[in-house]
Amino acid sequence: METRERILHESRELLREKGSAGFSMRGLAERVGVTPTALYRHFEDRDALLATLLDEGFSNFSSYLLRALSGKTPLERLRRSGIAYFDFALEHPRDYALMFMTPCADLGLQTVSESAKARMDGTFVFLVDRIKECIAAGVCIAYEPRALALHVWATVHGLASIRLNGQLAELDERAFREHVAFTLDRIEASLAPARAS
Amino acid sequence: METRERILHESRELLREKGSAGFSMRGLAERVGVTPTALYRHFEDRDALLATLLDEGFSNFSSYLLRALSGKTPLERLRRSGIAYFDFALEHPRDYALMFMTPCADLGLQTVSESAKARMDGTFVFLVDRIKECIAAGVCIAYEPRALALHVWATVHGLASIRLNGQLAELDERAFREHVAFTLDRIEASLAPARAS
DNA sequence: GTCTATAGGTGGATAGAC
DNA sequence: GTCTATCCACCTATAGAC
Repeated sequence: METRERILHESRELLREKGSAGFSMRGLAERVGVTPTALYRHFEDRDALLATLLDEGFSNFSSYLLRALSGKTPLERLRRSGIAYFDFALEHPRDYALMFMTPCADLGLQTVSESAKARMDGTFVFLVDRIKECIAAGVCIAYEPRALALHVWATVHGLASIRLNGQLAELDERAFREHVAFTLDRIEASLAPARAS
Repeated sequence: METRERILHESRELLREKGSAGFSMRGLAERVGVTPTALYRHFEDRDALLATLLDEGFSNFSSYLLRALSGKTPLERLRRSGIAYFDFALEHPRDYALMFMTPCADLGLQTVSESAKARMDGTFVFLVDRIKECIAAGVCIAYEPRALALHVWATVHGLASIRLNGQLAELDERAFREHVAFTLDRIEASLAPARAS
């Protein structure tokens, strides 16, 4: 693996282990096995390194979401989006935390890359589109798509954050994924049009 | 106000403004208007100060939740719990972030006070009780109360975190509270027993 | 591209005077 | 209880040799 790749890889590990407060160029250099100076040949400064991490995270996240489009019906595509969301959060917990759970101030970051912001919006638009499809197909209440998308996002993000904060340590991965399925069931129930009575 | 109170007050402000990375004893002392040394007369060290902050936060949070018990029916008590949750999150955003959104590692904390952990569990038990009531009254599907409570908590926590991370800045407080009401509606719909068809 | 050496800064915490 | 003075650890970042 190239040094630049190793730096990014170890950055993720370091962030997970020590948290944002414990992330330092010196500590990183030690893990990578070079002197701190060497890092500055690959990244302009600390902010640039973290920005790259964020950027790659969103890029990767997008590819997870796109998988959901192979679903055959709008409702299935919405559900697969939810599953893709948790796939990403569980397989890349450090990136997820960095992208969605860490205020910039906590990273000591002054500015966030514009492209990261744009990708964040893109993610939300993707979800809004899934909701619009469902409304058009009559499998979801006809409420403002953005409000519904926010509700869905909040629900999956809430569960993912609780998990990644270590507050559900008593559940093994299988049990957690079962709860994810339950959550997605509940989300669908919350969106379902009133049934004929 | 006594110095000790002022220290705690300014700690919250400092955490909100600068994030956990920007929280330092020196910066705090400057805000309070004393020298850093003086802080150590009131708190053994940085960890003890943050632990006190956490502890008071949970204590205050409990008092918010208890208001919900004035509801007349199980469903109303559940809904009022949700409202109380957001009341606390919006009125004490720095405490909320500290209690529910910040991994200990990000604070540079080695250990979390046991009483904070216990209060966290207590909070969850409160919610489980609200759910159990609803199940007993037949207004909620008869599923595992803990799983249902986790779902409800994840949903409100998700929305609160997104809000406090500044990602819904385009909504003013009134608009946000409207969305809260919408979210609570959706939660109730997701818990409702299948209606007779 | 990586090193040694170093500048310049911030942080937690304590000793001892008042 | 609060101050001045201070110690020591750790941080980001750069200059210049190899």
